[in-house]
This record gives sequence, C-alpha cells and structure tokens, in this order.
Amino acid sequence: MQNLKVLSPFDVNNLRTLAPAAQSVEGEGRQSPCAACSVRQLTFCAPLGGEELTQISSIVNHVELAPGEYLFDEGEDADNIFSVTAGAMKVYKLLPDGRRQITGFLFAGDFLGLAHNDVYAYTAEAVTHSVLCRFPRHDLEVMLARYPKMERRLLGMARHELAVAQEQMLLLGRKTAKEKIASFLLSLSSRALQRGQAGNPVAVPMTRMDIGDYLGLTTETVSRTFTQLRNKKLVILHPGGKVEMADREGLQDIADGG
Amino acid sequence: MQNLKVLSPFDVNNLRTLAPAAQSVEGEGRQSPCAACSVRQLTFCAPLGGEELTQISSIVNHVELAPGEYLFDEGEDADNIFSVTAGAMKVYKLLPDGRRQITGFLFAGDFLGLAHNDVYAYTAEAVTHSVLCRFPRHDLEVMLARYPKMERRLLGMARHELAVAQEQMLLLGRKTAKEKIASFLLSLSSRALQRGQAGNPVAVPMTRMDIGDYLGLTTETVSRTFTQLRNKKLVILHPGGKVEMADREGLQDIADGG
DNA sequence: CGGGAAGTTGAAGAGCGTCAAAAGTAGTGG
DNA sequence: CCACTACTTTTGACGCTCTTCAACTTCCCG
Repeated sequence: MQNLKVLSPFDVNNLRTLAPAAQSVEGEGRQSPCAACSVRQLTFCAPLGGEELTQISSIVNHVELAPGEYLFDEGEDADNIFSVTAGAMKVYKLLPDGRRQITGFLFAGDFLGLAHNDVYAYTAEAVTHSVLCRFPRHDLEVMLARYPKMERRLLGMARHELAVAQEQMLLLGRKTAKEKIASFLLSLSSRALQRGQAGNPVAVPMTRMDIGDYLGLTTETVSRTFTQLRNKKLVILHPGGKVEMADREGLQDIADGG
Repeated sequence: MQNLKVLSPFDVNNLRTLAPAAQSVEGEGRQSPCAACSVRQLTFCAPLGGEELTQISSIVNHVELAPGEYLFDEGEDADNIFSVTAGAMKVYKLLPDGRRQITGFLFAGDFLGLAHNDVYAYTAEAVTHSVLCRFPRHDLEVMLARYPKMERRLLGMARHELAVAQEQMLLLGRKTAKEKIASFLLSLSSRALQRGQAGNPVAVPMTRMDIGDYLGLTTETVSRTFTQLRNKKLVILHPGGKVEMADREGLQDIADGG
C-alpha cells in the first residue's frame, strides 16, 4: 500500500472542505477537529462527547485516496480501523484465478477494517476520491475499553452490517439479474438519503464491472439489465453516473421478487 | 411459536445429558448450571467467572426443539438472544414467492437472535433435535453493561460472523456448483473439529434441499454434484448423512477455485 | 481532438434450473 | 415384524438464464 497519503490531524480543516458542509454543533466550539466532523453522527464516534472527542482526535490520522488506490489488501496485518469521511470505497475478496466478489460499497459514515485474525479479510480500494479517518487499532482498543458506550455503538454497527450481509446473501443466492439490479439501485438510494444526499436521481459512481462483481453478474449482464429497465420506463440513465428511478414502486416490486 | 418447550433453569442437569460429556472445571464446583456448561468456552459466556456465571444462570432458560420446529420467525419482536447448546439449527430469509436463502447453519456454541431494529432479521428452525439457552434481551443487556468483557466477546463473535458472511458472499456470487459443495463440506468439517467432534467422516444432518438453499442451488444440482464428487473418488457417501472426504486436498483445490 | 477505458449490443454456448419419474429411506401402525 | 405411506434422493431430458467471446460505440480526460 505505497500510494497512500497520510495527513496529520491538523490537516483536517483543509480536508473537511471535501466533505459536506459542517453543521457546527452548538456549545462544542472548536475544541477538537472531531467535534466539527459533519458525518460524526453516522460513525462509531457518535456517542462521544466533548472531552472524549478531544481524546479521539489525538489518535486519528486522515488518509486521502484517488480512484483505484488501495487502502489495504486482504491478508495484510490489520493495524488500523478506518471510518469513511467522504467518497466511496469498495471492499472485495478474490479467488486465485481472479474471480472477484465485492462484499460491500462504503460511503461516508461507514467503517472498515474489523478483522478477526489480526489480518484484513478483504481488500479495500477507492471507487471515487475518498477521505478516511485512520485509527490505530491498539489506540482504538484502549479507547473502547475506556468508553463502553463506544464499544456498544460498534457492536450495534457490526450487527447492522450483519443484517445487511444476510440480505445480500439472499440477493446473491436467490434473486434474478433484474431483481438484483433493482435491489441495488433502491439500496444505493436509501443509503444516500441516510447521508443527507439526493435519493433520486441517485449517484452510481461505480463501473458496470464493479456492480457485476457486487451482484454476482458479468459486466454485460449488468449493462443489458439496465437497458431492459430503461426500455420498461423504470429507470432513466443520466450522464455522469446518475440514475433516475422513474417508477420506484415498480422497481420495489421487482426487487422484492414480485 | 407455539410448539416450543421452555424449561426452567433447574432442568438444566437433565438436558445436559444431551450435550457432550461435561468436563468439570476445577475449583468452580457446582455453584451454577452455567459453570458446568460443556460448550461454554465456545459461547459468549466464555469470559465469565464464578460469580458472573451465577448471575447469568439466573436469567437463562432452556429451550428444546424437535426437527422442523421454529425458534422464531423473521419480523417477530426480538425479545431473546439464544445460544445453541446441542443440535443443529438453520436460519433463513424468504422471498414472497417462497424462494429461500439459508444464511447459516448453527451448531453448539453459536449464538443467534442479534437484531438491529428490535425484530429478528431471519427465521430460525431446528434441523435436528436441538437445545438452546434463552436470554431475555433486556436482562442480557444489563449483564453486558455490567461486564464489558462479555460485550467485547460478543463483538468478537459478531466480527467473526461478519467474516464468515463475506466468505459466503464470495461463494454465492462467484463459485461454481462443484466449488460450492466442496467448500461446504470442508467448512462443516472444520467447524465440527472446533466443537471437538469428528471431522472426517463429517456429519451432514441437513437435507439436500437445505444445502441447496444455503449454497444458492437446487436440490437436483446438489445431488448431481455429490454424485460427480463420488465418481471422482473425492468423497464417499455413507448412510445416515455421513460424508467421508476421501481426498481432502483435492476437495480443497476445488473449493479454492483451483 | 485523440486515445483508452467503459459501456453497449449481438450471437453462440454452458451451466444450472425445471419438470418428471423412479429408487431409496424412514417412520407408522396393524 | 412387515407392509404402507410419505418424504428424500437420484437420475434423465429439456430449456432458459446468464456467461463467453467479439465487435462496436460512447464517454472521459488529457
């Protein structure tokens, strides 16, 4: 992971210009960079207060990635845990012959790097220009031990990840190509809304190949399926990777297997 | 969930006869039923000591299920968390038209019931005769707040579940039928070894349909694939659902996509 | 504007699903 | 103890969805 820019905590104000506008939290002033983090309520830092935010600020660094740059590789020592501040990441596993399964796309507020055997279980790569907070695992574990509410928050987020993973298994194992694409678009849309971004048209920053590797399809099938949905007036494909869901109910019916 | 036998904590000694022989832990005597639990080191109770085991004993009940009986349904209020003591469970999600995806098989030591919106995200049903510990969620949360090491253990187990789920996504999205079956057998085998049971021949207590719904295949394809593996002398199918892996390396090569 | 990557479309083929039927297995009750 | 029944498993024939291979088009970004 050579091409990886690590910034000091003090660069954070500069970086923050890449994130959505900061809504300053009342009464907390400018005590720590984390206190002004605009996506904090989405992350595992959410339950922390003023004093604790200063603490966490002291262990965090920032990382900036250009599209296609790697954050870490599957099998590498899991020395850090990351939280996405801005941009979009993909995490995937590979088979020896190159077949790839993307297990998730990550956006602002999502975390990555939880490992179980001290090594990362997947490779993480930037889809778009991205910014992440980097927490050395050891330091974070000290924090977790001191602030149980943070550990509880992390457990809640892991639980959510688990539910999402199970939904994805249902999709991969039992849905048709059309159902997969419809589910994917609706999921992207609702996640964008959660982050306070536009839900329709929804931003689809990843390539057809990425989408295929996420849904267990080939590039060609993804493309053909988009064309089908367009011909049925369910979606409108706008330039710049924006997809308008012209018939959201129709898409929902398809996604649910109706 | 009508047909579900709830036993008082005091029936535990009776039930324990269903579990593997208890290796009595030195110095803990017979203070609490949980102290004598033979699978405790596999569960989220592992980090607890004498005093704490008495506490947890006071909130636990036991549940016994015959094959095909339900523990809970997807969408039901998630009032309890369970830990499998003996037997085999399956958890699955359904599409409206009946297509089913089994997201996991659970054995002694595994937990189930973690929900994120106060409702279960999947249905849980017994594969074989099974015994489980039932913890009221509220009571367990009080315990977790009091004993952070238990919460840490639970986070560790959730993290492991997550890694397993990602591996399963790779299987569902990118592996062939033959690779799926080979991976499945190897996984069953290594999990059996972890529980101290025979790894080869390995017990395969679930039906071909269950296996298919777990691997994203049909019954027929599962059966045909077993036949192929048998014809290639990779496995020997013994009566009573025992499968002998005659060529473990060969199976491993297939499972890894080689 | 130009070059390369990404996306689209077509034709042919493979793998797995579907439908159907037979064979095996287990549990039940006479 | 054995026959009856119901379910599970296996096997076969056929078909469809999605993949593969290939060519062409569009979209970016320098």
